[in-house]
Amino acid sequence: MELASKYAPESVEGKWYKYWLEHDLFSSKPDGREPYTVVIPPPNVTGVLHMGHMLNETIQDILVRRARMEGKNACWVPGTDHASIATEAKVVNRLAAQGIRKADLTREEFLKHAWAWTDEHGGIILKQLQKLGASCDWNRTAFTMDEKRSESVIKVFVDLYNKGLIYRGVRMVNWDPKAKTALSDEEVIYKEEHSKLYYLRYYVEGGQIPENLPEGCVVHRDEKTGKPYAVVATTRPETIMGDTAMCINPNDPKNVWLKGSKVIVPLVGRVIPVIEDDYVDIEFGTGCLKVTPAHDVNDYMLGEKYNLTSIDIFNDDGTLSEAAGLYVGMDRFDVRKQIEGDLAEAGLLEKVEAYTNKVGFSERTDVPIEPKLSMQWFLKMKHFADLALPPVMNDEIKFYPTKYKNTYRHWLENIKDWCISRQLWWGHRIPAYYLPKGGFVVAETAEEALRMAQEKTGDTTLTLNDLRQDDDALDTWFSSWLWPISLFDGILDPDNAEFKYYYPTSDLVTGPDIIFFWVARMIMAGYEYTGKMPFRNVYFTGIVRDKLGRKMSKSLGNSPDPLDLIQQYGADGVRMGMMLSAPAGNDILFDEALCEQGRNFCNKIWNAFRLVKGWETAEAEQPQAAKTAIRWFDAQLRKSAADIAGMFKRYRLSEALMEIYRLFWDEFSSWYLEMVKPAYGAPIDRATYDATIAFFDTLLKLLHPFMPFITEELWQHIFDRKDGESIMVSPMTIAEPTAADSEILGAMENVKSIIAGVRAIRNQKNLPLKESLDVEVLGDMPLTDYESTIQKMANVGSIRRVTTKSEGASCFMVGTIEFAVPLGALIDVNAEIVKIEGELAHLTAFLGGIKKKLANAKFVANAPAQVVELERKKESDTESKIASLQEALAALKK
RNA sequence: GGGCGCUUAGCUCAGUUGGUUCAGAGCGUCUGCCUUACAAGCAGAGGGUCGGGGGUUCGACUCCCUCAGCGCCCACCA
Repeated sequence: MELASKYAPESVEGKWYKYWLEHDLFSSKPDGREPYTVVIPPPNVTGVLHMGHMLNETIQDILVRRARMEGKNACWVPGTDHASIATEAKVVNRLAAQGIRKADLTREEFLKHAWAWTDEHGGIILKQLQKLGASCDWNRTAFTMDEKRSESVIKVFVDLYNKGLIYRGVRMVNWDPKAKTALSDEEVIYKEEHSKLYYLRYYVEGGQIPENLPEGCVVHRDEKTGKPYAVVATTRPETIMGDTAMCINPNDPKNVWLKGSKVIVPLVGRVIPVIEDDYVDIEFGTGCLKVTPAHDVNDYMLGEKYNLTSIDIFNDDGTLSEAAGLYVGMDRFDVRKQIEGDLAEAGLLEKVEAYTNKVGFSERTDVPIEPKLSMQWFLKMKHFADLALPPVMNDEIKFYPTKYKNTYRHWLENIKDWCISRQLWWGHRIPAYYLPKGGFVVAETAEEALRMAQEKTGDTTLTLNDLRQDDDALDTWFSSWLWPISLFDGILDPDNAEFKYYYPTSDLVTGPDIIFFWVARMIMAGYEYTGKMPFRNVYFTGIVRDKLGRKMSKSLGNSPDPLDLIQQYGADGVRMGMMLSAPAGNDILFDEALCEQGRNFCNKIWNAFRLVKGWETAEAEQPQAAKTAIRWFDAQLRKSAADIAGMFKRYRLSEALMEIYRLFWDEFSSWYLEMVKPAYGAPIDRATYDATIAFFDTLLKLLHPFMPFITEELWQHIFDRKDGESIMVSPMTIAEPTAADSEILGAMENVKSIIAGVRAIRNQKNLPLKESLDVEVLGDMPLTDYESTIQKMANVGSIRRVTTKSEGASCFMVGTIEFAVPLGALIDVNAEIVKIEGELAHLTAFLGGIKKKLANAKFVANAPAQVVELERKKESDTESKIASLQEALAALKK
């Protein structure tokens, strides 16, 4: 045999991927078949493949390949995302390394650098996907900032503005001082932080306090001067320069004495009013809250309510502004350190306590968010929530697993407007144009804007130069939410044939972490712009963790490089490793050992192929064992295929793979092939050979979606194939199981048990395989067709039906029938007795339970007849087993 | 603080409307084998009473309550 005993993926994978590409097997065009459409969750254009992608893309590829083989017109559209903040940050860093500051560049210059970076790094990740075997239609590769997608975004913006769903206004937003941009609520990640709670003294102006204070007042007085003061607890002493009020709860007895007075902001010296609002928690701290309307969301609300002035003490980069008056130019966290000392020195710091609180961080730059008042663009979300909630709740769009329906509902029911503007250059520029004398127009093009501006102002002398386009870009997700539509040009040209054919798409595979960012918003855009769902099913994958359950991350260094894994175990091995550990919706604990298992499976398949390919055929009569084996495996294949189809319907992909794994390894290799295998060097009859090859062919097809490369390699070799043929596009047609099938399967289960019984005895007694054994059957089990199978598989000589078994026989039971293997002098009577007594004890207890049940009148009366009948069958079966064993025991003890 | 989910063999997980001899799978473990496709293999074996407690029921891994532990999402307590 010239074939190596190990499968060598490296010499196979590249070859077939090239073949698929050359024969254009991934591409899809509308035709009469049922479409099956998947759009890839576009990875960041400058990203590299990580384990999360691996999982995601493997699942998509499995679904797509399976659909294709089921005869659907499968179309998997790849593409990348411009990832506004992430990419801009990378470009800024790269420029910084070259000594270039973004601030010194014009928008156009910066974008030139950004495109250069994109062209340089863009699409690497798509090449990596090819290594994995992804069967995307590469001709359709798109980018969220390519022409079609960009135009779609702008058109949608204008449309929503015209519908009154987009507005511009000053609001408190999440400010990222590093990226110097606003963020949406979803881009803020709250983390617990060990910080401090500072208690600051706010002296009462005038030093006067009311007379006749009621019970329960807590008045603080200076140790030396006796001047009264209030104590405010804060985690952010650096914001006191922005204080414009102090707030107490009107129902707080401790602080009633402060009502109507004014207090002095420490260090700053500003006099601010004491206001009252029951927002303040009496129990927290001292019950006194400093109010900084410019830098806290709640304080902002108080400020609005009581008409307080707002002092913005921060610059965009998080340093203190001129407005602060103190510490100008210093970073906010440096100020916090320094102000603690300064307050203490001035005798204004009462105490400091350790405190744990939640701080919002920017998802992208990981710096603490600064709540900031600024002018931004917003999308009204109530309308979209109303659109997107029902179809998911009533399962028009199905979520797998369903638990995410709850998460989804909760978010939509509490939705807030979406801040869609970003102070970034890399992205889709907001198509709003400001007029020289105030006001603005929103239009798809500058020319259109000019026309509108002239109309609006009545000034026909206005030129393009008089208009100033908004500097901001749109949130990345404002383009991603159109992805399933814009990929088929459904925004710009909603009547085009492709869009009508491929949309709505079939399955979306993505992580639950972007359910709000992306999934929900795509559903919104889908209904708004097409009146239809964007996809029928959403399969949420888990998060990839290491085997200790830790999230994979660069900093922990626990994330293997997918390409290294592929090199080590082969793409098929890695795909299998991923899938074995990936139950839908649960996090997956990735362990390289699973890739090893995948690689081993490849070897198993490979070696089964070597065996079959090594057979010489000859004109010979087909042995009974082979006939039986073929009949049985045929049935087995139909049953497994039906089970697997069911698992696919429910997106139980790892279970489907496991079923194929067992089918191939246990049923096909260990049982079927051993049953039909000719003696060493002997030829095999034609009929058996043909049947075996046909089985192999079907098994490869079942397996192909999971392991595309090895299956193609072997499929091409089991028959002579024509150029251009591929397992990828060969139809998977397996008949439904029949009633006769289950009969055969049942009979074969018994036969397997008999074989296993004989083998177990052989094992216990350490009898060599070469030594043939006899089997005696005590009872009635139809075995005619199976005798030769038993003889072959367990090296059995004669199979005799007897009423009394030989002396010195070891026995076992299959169902209610006893089997005996005469061992003559080799029998160990005591061991045999122990074995039988153990079984008897177990069966007796089992029988006791059944009898108790049947003696229960209520059970017999209430349980369905079927169940009672079954219980009686159990009873009689068990009694018969016990009788046989007792007989056997008596014979041994004689 | 609110919501959701999880807890079944050493590990990772199945167990569909409560009832088939149902307590399962893969991996790992143990025993014996280099048997002429495969030692990255073959044959066989052991292993859990289904997180704790209570309840409903003729019958509970499955339904209800409760406690404990874990995880996730959401939330403006400084």
